[in-house]
Formats: sequence, C-alpha cells, structure tokens
Amino acid sequence: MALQKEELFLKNKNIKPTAMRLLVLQYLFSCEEAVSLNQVEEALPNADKSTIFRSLKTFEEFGVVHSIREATLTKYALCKTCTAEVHTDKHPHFHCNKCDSTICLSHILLPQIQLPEHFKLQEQEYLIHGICDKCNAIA
Amino acid sequence: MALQKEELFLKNKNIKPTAMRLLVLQYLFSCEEAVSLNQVEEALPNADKSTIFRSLKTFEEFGVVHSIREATLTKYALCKTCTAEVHTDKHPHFHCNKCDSTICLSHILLPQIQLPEHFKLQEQEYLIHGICDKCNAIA
DNA sequence: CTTTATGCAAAGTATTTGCAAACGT
DNA sequence: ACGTTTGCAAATACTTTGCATAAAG
Repeated sequence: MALQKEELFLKNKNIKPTAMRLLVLQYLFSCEEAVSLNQVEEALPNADKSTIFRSLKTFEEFGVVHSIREATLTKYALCKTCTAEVHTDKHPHFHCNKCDSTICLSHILLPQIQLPEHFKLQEQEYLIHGICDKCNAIA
Repeated sequence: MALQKEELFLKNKNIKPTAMRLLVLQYLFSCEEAVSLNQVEEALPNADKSTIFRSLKTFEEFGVVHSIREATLTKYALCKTCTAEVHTDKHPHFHCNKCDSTICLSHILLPQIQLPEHFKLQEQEYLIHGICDKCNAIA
C-alpha cells in the first residue's frame, strides 16, 4: 500500500505507526518547508488538532522532526539524521517576512559560539528573518 | 529628583517620559538580565499589565529595548546602542534551562551567515540554551 | 483644546491537558 | 483484557486590543 514507506520509517524509530501518525508523516514528507500545527490541521481536515499535536510531539521526542519557535508560533520540519537519543540535525532556519515560510538552512553549520566561562551549551536556535528568494524575485 | 537619569534618557530617544514609562525604565535599568512582561508586572504591582506592555512596545520601537522570543514567552532587555532607526545592538542570547534566566551575550558578535542566493537578511535571533554559570556552580 | 497615555475588561492566538471512548495486539 | 491512541472539550498561558477616562502640552 501507499503508506509503506512511512510505516517502515516509524517502525525504525520505534514509533507505533498508527493511521493518524502515518497521515501526519506523509504530509510532512510532502512539505518542502517547516509547517505549523495549523498547517498540518488544514492539510488533514478530518484529523483532530490535539491528536496532530501529540503526534508531532512524539515525532520530536523520537527524533523525527525538530521544532522551530517563531514569533508566536511553532513550526515543525523533518529531521535528516536525528535519533531519539541524539539530535544531530542542527542548522539555522530562515523565516521570510513576506510569505512567512520557514526554510531549513540544512547546508549551513551552526557557528561555534565561545560561551563565557562556566556556561554549558545544550541547544541552539538560530532564526534568521528576511526575504526569501521567491519573494525577492517578485519584488 | 531620583528619576532624572531615566527622564533624560527617554527625552533623548524622543519618548515622552511619563510616570509609568519612567518606572518601567527604572526597573529595566536595575535588571541584569532580560525580563518578561510578568516580571515587570511583579516588580511594579500597581501598574497595569497592558500599560507596561505598551511601554515596552514603545521602548522597542524607539530602540530602547530589544525583545527575545523564548519558548513561550517574550523577554525584554535594554539596548546599548540602538536608535529608533537602526537597531545595531545585536547579539546572541543565552537561556538557562535550569533557572530560566536570559542573558545577553553582548560581547559575542552574531556570526556572518552566508545565505543562499537571492535571500535577503533582515534580522537574526540566536538563542542558546544551556546551563548558566551560577547553576553550574550549584550542580 | 487636542493629542497622547492609562486602566480595565475582554478578545485573540497558540499550546496543552483531562477524560472517556475506540483501537490494536 | 491491556495499554495506547484518539477525539472532544476545555483549561491554560501569553499577548494584544477597544474603549472610556485621565493626564499632559
């Protein structure tokens, strides 16, 4: 059946591949950019928002997606190389102020910041705001 | 009077120095870290939350403070060198996952990210999560 | 007298949880 | 039968606005 790829994917991550999760994952695979909870909900009109929310939360926990906190809203994008134990797929994100799309700058490494003495780094969120290539082309 | 410093400060920024704004600013001057709207409200129990909110918004507009969007909450910190026209005081921020304090890493320059072709940079938010020096000392 | 700021109340937005029913094994 | 997931409803948390009054220039 059509969902086999997603099913295997979830099993490999030790996530029970339920119908809802497969739908959410399938949608995420179809997205080129990070999407918000609302966007997923709109894409899956019959799905309950809190169920989607919990699917995304599970996905994040098991290293399937990473979340990006924008001004008021959280977006989610598929991880390339993360596992539940180690979130290795770290990169800056770009938010277009015109079309509000959020793009993973996967090819750009997070800079090595030299923290002050006795500070311990755990995670980094680097969000760059500006105008994306498409909007620049229009303007 | 005691508020003269704050009063001059606001006048120099072309902000009318009202009583409320002076109180908010005075509190901000007393803070070593970025503070949330709730924190300002707690520090000024007789002040209305929406008034504080609007003061902070005005301050941000005129380059007095910058805001940092954390997981769920916005914090504000005084700018060192900004004006209403140009927000030059850009730096990463550090959020302690233990004590939830947010510290301006003013001495650290934002890295120069090489964006893909046709992308235009406007602003950057770089939030580093970890354990701060004080919490590390305790642990 | 006109403009701006304030306080109160309430709306708006997004996230998160409680609980009972449904599901999969 | 069992633990997990789902759908619905509602709570929570935070931000933001409308409006009438008050204050300032």
